[in-house]
Amino acid sequence: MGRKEPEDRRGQLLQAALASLADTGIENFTLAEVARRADVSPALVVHYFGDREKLIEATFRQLVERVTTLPMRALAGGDDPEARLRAFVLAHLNPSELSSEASRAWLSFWGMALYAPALARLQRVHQERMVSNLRHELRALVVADAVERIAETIGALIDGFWLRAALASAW
Amino acid sequence: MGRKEPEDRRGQLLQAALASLADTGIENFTLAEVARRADVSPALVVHYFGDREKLIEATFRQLVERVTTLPMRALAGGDDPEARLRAFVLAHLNPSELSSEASRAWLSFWGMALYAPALARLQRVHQERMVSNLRHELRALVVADAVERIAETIGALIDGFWLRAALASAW
DNA sequence: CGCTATATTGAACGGCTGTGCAAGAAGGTT
DNA sequence: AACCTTCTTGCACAGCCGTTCAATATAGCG
Repeated sequence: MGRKEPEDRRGQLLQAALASLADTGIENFTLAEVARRADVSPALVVHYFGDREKLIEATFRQLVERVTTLPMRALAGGDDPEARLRAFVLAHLNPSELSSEASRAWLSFWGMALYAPALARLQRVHQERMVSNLRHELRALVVADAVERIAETIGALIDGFWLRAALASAW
Repeated sequence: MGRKEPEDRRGQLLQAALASLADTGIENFTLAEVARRADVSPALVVHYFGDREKLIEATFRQLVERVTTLPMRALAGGDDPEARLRAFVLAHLNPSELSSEASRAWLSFWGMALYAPALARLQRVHQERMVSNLRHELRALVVADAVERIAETIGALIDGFWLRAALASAW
């Protein structure tokens, strides 16, 4: 026993965790399963994450980051507000993300956020940031009164399509 | 032991199951918990439903029925297509349903549908029926080419708001 | 009243889970 | 070489889970 190479164990455990979540669901998300996927003993997972709950939290934190990357990049370029808005929305609907592990794992995320305060906070921040970005772009495009409602509607619409894309992979 | 009164045991078990699902989530959905809520032994739950999986299935079937009732009623009355469409959409967004057990349990439904074929079928039928109803009303309101896209968009929008309403109860 | 079908339970089971602990292996540092 | 820290494991354990089974009580029917 002992260490081998300086691999990024934490990172590859998170990757295994996300994969496990995406293709067996939260109900079969166990330390043993994650460990098996990473070809490692369950005790090691505890060593790195403390306990199951913290592993789940870390997994979802990673998931949020991964999903956020593209839309944020879309928001950076260009000086046309409408183009930026379009790019932002489309980045959320990017098929390669929509059909990936991410969208399927995300369903579990939603399902757990109701019962784990830490996940609820994570989810709320993510959603709030998205709507806030929408608001910002919309201010240059529509009358002030409409900004809030439109931002929230677009937000809901994005989540709705995201949801349906994830569900469609079950058919 | 033995029977007491001719209560609708199956019905009250389903009610307990839905309540348990809504306020502890799928992860803590156990036969023991459902039995406890109905003040009954776990073995009795098995007696009525066979096994945990079938109980879950029956619970979600009941949930779908419950959620479907109002929108269907809205579709029945009136002869103005636009009014019917509005009523249909609003029925889905009915606050008393949106903030109920139903919406919270529904998150678990979505989360499990990916991994349980029976639930996937249930979900698909439900969604297909909703979009189909939307299409039907839209045919009288917009040009034919637009029907499909609008129906699917409204569908996604409804699910999006439904989702956000459920999540909001965690804040 | 006896018979049968249904309702209901307690007890027992094997299985899997998350976690704790002690110990060993290996790299880094002095 | 000695030491410390980190990585990694096997093992053990208590706890809960879903499910089975035999036993008992009740209701309805003949």
